[in-house]
Amino acid sequence: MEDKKNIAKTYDPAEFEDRLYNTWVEKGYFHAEVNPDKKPYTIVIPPPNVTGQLHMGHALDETLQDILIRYKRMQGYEALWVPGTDHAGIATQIKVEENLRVNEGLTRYDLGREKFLEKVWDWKKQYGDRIITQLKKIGSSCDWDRERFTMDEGCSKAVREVFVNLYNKGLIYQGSRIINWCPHCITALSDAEVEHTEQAGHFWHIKYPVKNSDDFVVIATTRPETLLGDTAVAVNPEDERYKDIIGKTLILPLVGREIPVIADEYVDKEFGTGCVKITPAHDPNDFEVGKRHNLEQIKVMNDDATINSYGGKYEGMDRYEARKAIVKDLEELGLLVKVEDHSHNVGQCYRCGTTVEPIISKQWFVKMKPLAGPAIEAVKNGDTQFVPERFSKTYMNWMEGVFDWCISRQLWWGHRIPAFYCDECGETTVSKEDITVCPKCGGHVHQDEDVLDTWFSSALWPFSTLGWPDKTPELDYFYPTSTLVTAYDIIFFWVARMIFSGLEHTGQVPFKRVFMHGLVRDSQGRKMSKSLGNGIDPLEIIDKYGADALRFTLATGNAPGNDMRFYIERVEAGRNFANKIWNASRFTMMNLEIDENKLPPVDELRLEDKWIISKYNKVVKNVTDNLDKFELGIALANLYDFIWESFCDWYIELVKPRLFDKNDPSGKTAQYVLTYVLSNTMKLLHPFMPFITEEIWQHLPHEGESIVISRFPVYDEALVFEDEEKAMGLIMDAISAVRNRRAEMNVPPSKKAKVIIVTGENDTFTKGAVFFEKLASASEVEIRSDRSGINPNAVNIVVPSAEIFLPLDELVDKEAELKRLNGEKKKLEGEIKRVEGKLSNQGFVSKAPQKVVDEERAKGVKYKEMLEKVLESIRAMETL
RNA sequence: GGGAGUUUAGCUCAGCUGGGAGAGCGUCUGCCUUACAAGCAGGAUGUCACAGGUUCGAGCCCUGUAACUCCCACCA
Repeated sequence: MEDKKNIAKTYDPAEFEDRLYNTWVEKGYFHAEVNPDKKPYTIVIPPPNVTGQLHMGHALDETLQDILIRYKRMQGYEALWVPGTDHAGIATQIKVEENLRVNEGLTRYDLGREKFLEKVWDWKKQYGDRIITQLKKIGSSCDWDRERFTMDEGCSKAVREVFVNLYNKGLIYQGSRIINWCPHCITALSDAEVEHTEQAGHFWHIKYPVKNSDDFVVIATTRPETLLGDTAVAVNPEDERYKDIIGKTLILPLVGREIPVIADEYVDKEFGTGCVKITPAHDPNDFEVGKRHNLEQIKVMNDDATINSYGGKYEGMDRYEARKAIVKDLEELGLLVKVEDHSHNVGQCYRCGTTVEPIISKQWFVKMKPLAGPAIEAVKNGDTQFVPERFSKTYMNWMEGVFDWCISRQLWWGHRIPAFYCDECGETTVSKEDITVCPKCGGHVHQDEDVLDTWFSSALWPFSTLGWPDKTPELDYFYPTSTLVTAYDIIFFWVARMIFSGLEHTGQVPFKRVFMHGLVRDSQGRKMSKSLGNGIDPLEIIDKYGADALRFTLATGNAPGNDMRFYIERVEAGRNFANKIWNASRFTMMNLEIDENKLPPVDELRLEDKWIISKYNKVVKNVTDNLDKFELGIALANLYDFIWESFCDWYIELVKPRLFDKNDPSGKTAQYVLTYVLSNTMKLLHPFMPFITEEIWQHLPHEGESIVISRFPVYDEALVFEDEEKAMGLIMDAISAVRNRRAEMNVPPSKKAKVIIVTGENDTFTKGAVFFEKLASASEVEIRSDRSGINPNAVNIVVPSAEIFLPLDELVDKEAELKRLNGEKKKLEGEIKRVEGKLSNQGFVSKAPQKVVDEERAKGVKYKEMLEKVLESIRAMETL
């Protein structure tokens, strides 16, 4: 927009988006620091996976947080996007690890730890910069200091601090339990990392012979290969069928081990055969049963789910091969009674999809009950609020039923567990500092090979990134943070864990609000994913339509917390909106002779000026209120309507005659009003569409160096003009009605006609007369207070407060006109009947609010007036 | 098995604490009106899933039903 005379006719974001972003960064507008003169506003969002590819979900995160940040900054807050980048490999680790494995065929066992990490660091370096560049394209205003925290420095310190503190309080323990084991990734998984899917399987019914007898019991199982690890068969103590057999000894088929029949409440009499084989080392329920009955735990599988030496002849086989072989052998022995089809839930690794094997294993756990209590309380009493509120139920549900959290992972990418084992005395030492000798016996120690669950360090994100455990000024100022912006699918992994960690380690909630959004789906409602190949690259969208258009799409058209389908048509709508703004601005600038932005004195303002200013002012209120409620979509829709309808379709058109008439001094007033309303509207829109608003604002008369650091408009009671709004409403209705009639009669705009307005609102319509010429194709406008002498054959239009005649005699078909008038009559009569019905209802009149009743009465009066006019026209026409 | 969500125009979705059903896209008609055809003006299209209930009044609140979605859960 360098030259006002030569502004591009079409909006082209490529022209200015990069340039503006670079300027903002250079000027340091995004920088946030401890500033006692201002109030902090801090936002936490999930960092993008450092996989080099920005996906639509993150574009959504980023857009929403950026809208809030920009808004708050314009309100004078010191607004911070929680710094740090690396997330300590946190969410990213998964992708990194997966990628290396898939692309380069690496596993934990192929490379040593050092080599492995080297690879990862290379990889991260390569993609780290790229992701930042990509974020800029969204228009992100975060001051992203990616060097600030890395896995080996700040974050590690916090992680160790937390681990040791929890350990010392007895909230972290090491124990053997059944955990979810991924035989492909060769690591333990937390409950949250397991996805359950319904799968068709079989139910094998197998005979277990009773020792020294011809008797047998039949058990039913879905996993016959675990038979190798059975150490008992259980029945329900109440089950009459099996009363006699309790305490007897069975011979485990194929293995020959003697196992007892035990009684346990856990067994459901109705399910299967009522006899359950108990495999304490390979099933969580069986594990518990085993503990109650002191059963031996026999682990029959290796880490990669092949059968180990306890499996006898099946040793070395994969679990599914072993299953086949075992079933076959049982069949040959006549011990297989039957096979039923059975569908059941199978747990799968959410990373690689491999069926998870429950395995007994020694792992580190966090004791959850003591941590969950305060975390539940914090949400109950509102210290942390979910937006929308319903997500607090999801949170509560999980928190109240939470099990201990398995935090050790047998990966090499992550924070290594700070536990050291003595090679001499076996003592376990947990330490913030690395140690080399055992504090107890002085023997040599080695550190635990395992690393922590990524979410263990993610849980510390809101405060570890601010310098905790040190008492930094940043921590003091920015913590607790204001708002977390994230998708609902991450409540358990991340949100819940940040809340209890924050409370435990800092004594405060990590954030006051959790603003949850939904998932971005493709146009068919499917989750976008790499494997489906239905992902849409935000960068391609930006290249084609601009960042503002994409942001518009992501911020509008859906309610908070609901999923959104991504349609390219919606991006086009956003782009069209930008183009509309562009051209409205172009029009304004082409007609601008002023070089300051100020509101003219009220007494110089015309009717339409007051109308648009009043409308604008109400938009300020609406946008502010809705942004404060996190109703970003409503705020933006309101701006959209105001800009497109009120400002472009009406105000600009209304003001054209004044602007174009060089002899009309009020043209200047219009220029001021155009400038004032447009530039302030750009401020309102800036959080949503930062680039186009800055570009336009810069080229309008303005104060200050950038819209980014300008003040957000404030609602001003003095700028509400109710009377003018009403008056303009009447005029606009009348104009619309004339257009409507003309369209119905197929009168082209080029055919002008005289407009005669009969009204009691003489003053209003006199002011509005000029508008009819331009907007209602009027050749001239006559305003009068009675209809005497008007050709009864003229086209007649009845609107509230006025009756309008168009002397288009030659175009009028008397029959059709009468028909239309009678239709009009019928409609009005219907309305009157409805209103009177309501008003004659005692219940309504006495119980409804006075305001509603009054409104109904006013409507009744209005409709009756209009009916009178219509009747009069009908009479006039009939007497022709 | 538990919990949550959805059901509104042809499509995708809004509809805030109950007071005459909305948007975008699509569609139809007419317009290149000197900011914009990525546009302007006008039109059509809804038993607000179903059945009860509360209320003067229900898309909205209550109860139940149906269909679809998602999350959680250790029934072998």
